[in-house]
Amino acid sequence: MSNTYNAAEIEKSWQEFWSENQTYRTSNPGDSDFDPNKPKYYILDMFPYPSGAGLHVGHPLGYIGSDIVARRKRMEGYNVLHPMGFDAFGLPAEQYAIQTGKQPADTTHENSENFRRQMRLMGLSYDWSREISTSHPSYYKWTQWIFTKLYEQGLAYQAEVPVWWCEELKTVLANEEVINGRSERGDHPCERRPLKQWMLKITAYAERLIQDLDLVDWPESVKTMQREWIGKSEGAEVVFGLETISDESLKVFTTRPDTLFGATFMVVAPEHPLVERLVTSEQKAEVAEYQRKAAAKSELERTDLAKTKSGVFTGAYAINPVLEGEAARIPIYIADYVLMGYGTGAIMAVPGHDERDFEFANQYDLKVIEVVKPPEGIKGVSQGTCFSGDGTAINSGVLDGLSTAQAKEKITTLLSDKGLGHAKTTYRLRDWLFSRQRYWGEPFPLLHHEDGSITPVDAADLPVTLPEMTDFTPSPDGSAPLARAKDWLHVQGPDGATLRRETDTMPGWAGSCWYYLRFMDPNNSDAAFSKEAETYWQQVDLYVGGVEHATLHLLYARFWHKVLFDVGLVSEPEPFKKLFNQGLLTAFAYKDSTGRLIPVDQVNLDNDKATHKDSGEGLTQVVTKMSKSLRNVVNPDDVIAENGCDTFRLYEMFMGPLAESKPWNPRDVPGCRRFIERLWRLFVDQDSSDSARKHLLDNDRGELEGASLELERHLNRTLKRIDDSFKFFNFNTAVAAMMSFVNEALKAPEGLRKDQAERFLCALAPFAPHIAEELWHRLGHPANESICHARWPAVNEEYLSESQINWVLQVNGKVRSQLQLPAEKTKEEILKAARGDEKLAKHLEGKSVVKEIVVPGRLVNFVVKT
RNA sequence: GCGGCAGUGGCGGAAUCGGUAGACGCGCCAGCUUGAGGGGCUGGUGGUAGAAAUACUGUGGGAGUUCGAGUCUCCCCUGCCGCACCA
Repeated sequence: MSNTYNAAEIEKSWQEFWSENQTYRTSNPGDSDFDPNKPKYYILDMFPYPSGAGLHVGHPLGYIGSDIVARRKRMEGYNVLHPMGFDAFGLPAEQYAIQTGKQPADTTHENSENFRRQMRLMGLSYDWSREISTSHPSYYKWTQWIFTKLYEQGLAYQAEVPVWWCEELKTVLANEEVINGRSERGDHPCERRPLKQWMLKITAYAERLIQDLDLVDWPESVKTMQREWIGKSEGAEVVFGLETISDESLKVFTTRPDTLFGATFMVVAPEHPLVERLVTSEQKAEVAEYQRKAAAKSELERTDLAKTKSGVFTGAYAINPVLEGEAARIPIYIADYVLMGYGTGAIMAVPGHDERDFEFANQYDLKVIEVVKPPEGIKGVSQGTCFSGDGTAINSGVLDGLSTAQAKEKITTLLSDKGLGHAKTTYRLRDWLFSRQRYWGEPFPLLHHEDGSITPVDAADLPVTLPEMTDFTPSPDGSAPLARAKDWLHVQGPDGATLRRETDTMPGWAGSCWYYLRFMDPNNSDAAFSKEAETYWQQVDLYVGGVEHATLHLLYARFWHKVLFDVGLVSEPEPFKKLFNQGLLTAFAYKDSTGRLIPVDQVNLDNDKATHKDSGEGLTQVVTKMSKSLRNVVNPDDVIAENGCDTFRLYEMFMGPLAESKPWNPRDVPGCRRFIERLWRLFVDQDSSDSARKHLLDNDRGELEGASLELERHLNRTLKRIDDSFKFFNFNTAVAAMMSFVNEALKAPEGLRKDQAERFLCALAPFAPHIAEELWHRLGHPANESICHARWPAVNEEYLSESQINWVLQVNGKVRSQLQLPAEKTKEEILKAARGDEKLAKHLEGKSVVKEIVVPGRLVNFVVKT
């Protein structure tokens, strides 16, 4: 047995040990080693897309954090489900394959292999027997099966709607995948095109997707993002008559029906179907021109030009249902600030109380009527400004004098009674565009009949396997590549008729909508997951991942889960009980005086001053995202090769709270390495051949006293701080506490007892599992026993307090002196001792003490007057 | 523009309830170790003044509450994230 610390050797041997002994295997109900008395804990990382670049140092931040929790839970006696897999279908995987000239199935396989290798190197305690890949037929068979459930529920439909099209990617994209008119992946421009596509009716779940956020323990920021994305508005639909068309009316949605008396004009979206009938012959040319321009504008232009409103009069008039005579006759405009996709695509414009309408009215010199009087001290229409807040109704007939809330209610009732409107709730959420004209995705399990009807593929015939294609690139015209797979395309129906397969594929998000359920029973070939497994695991207790999925994956998965809940396949209404977002890992970069960023390999960092290697110019340090061009991307493989995995894990946690974004600093890593080495020296004498220091091998050493007693106190405080760090995932404080303990123990090494050493190792084990396991065995634990299943050390409250308390003596809140006294002194004794303190006396001289404040266990403050 | 989060040494960051600001680590400085260049150990290290004791000052800025504020309240500044004509 070598007695020098060799990270590579130790880590390799224990990783092999864990693998051979299946230390992290989780048993399911029905397994021979299943223990029904253990509570369950399901802790899941957002599984990665296996990119060609491999993991960088940012991925493991969350993985290590969740691994620490999983390891602790295991030691606390939970049956812990902690699986990992790969989100392998989708656009990036396909693009990578095209770039490398390979098959996506092959690149995905290679990349997953690399990811798995890297994750093993990090000592992550996954149960690899449960690994899944969304692009494997044994998995997507069930993705297709779940799709047929959605289809049967009427939640999947085909429609020709204006959808986002990305010319660069040659595909359609979902609303959630387009940010400010550009693709979320690759940042390419996108445009609206009317195309026939498969849609999922996520809007049917809008209300529950909002309501059930109350059931989960998620960051408030993510809940807010989802609520805003779903965008619930309560108001009323109001029906306006038309002057020239008697068989039609103009329906609008408004959140402010109380301002109906102030509606002085109407605006409809340029695409509104009624425009054609409304427009008068005089206005026809101008309207057509505006419509053409609006259609040609990209979404980006349309929103960019938000500052100035534009529009055109249709020549037509609507009738305000609550006004009389000429006042009721209000002009109808078309303008692109009204969107066809929201509400009814038409609005009643109340310029006095809506900023946008106010702007439009000013632009085109339209009438403004004040119908809401603002509260005292706030400017309103009479002061020449628009007031959109709540106030008191005026100039509104029967509503006059009512508060905004009362007026809303009254007018809605009145309109309902007359059949001119009703209360209505509108959502911004659109149905989910679910089809892609791409190769690398789940084929839809649907068959088209000659008569145009569609039937889902029989469950028995699933999966519909993705055909192998040598050329799988997207078609230039946007049609599906699968349409070119001639041998695959057609199947014989039972009646001999030829059926055509659906050639669209599902988007990359499909597989991740239910993978957490598959992990519960990953090798089941008869079902997506067994009832028994699902009943046991229920839902994910802790879900760890990046915040970037707030309105994508997390919304989609909740939707699917609710559908499965409704058909009785799952027992919880929500999939993820607690969500935790780890922060982003950034890096240092360096800027010269012109503000240009200098790649780190051109920077000298001597004496803590950054200078340019060539010019010698002084540079300033800034924090940026890791990027290839700045050469500040850190590869975990390198860090582990140089320092070992335990150091790597400790550093990742030591950097700061898990939720926070923080920069990776290569210069800080050795600090954690030194801690590991100090720890090693505390346990192992390099000059001896013993497995561990002699006094640690000897268990029974009598009473706790002297150094041992002091270490016992320090150890319990350390254990307490480690415990506390799990609450907010600020493991940096846990590592700091462990460092502090080791420093202390090294000052009196003979004082450390075996039982103390063991408890410390157990608390360390989730953080630095390899060295903990090694030292555990060096202390004499049998070869087949792992520290991974040792008991998590309890905090003994008795030893939390210090024997001596350092009392701080203040005068008027300023620290003037300190006093060491035993903890058990009474208030009177403390005060007496404090008054007798020489240093303090100097500050009290010639002054009268007005008040004496004693904070138990902390300080004494004398309030004085001169 | 609206909403959310944050601002603490040269750097990453500590600081249950309002109670010693700067734990722990990096860096830096000094000394020791001479297997004398990147190792280890010991000590120091917010700023200003001082040989020192010590004093003053200090958590983005300003006001307030309090015996006492990094922490609570109000206003402002800066940064990051989300939303952005959603009627």
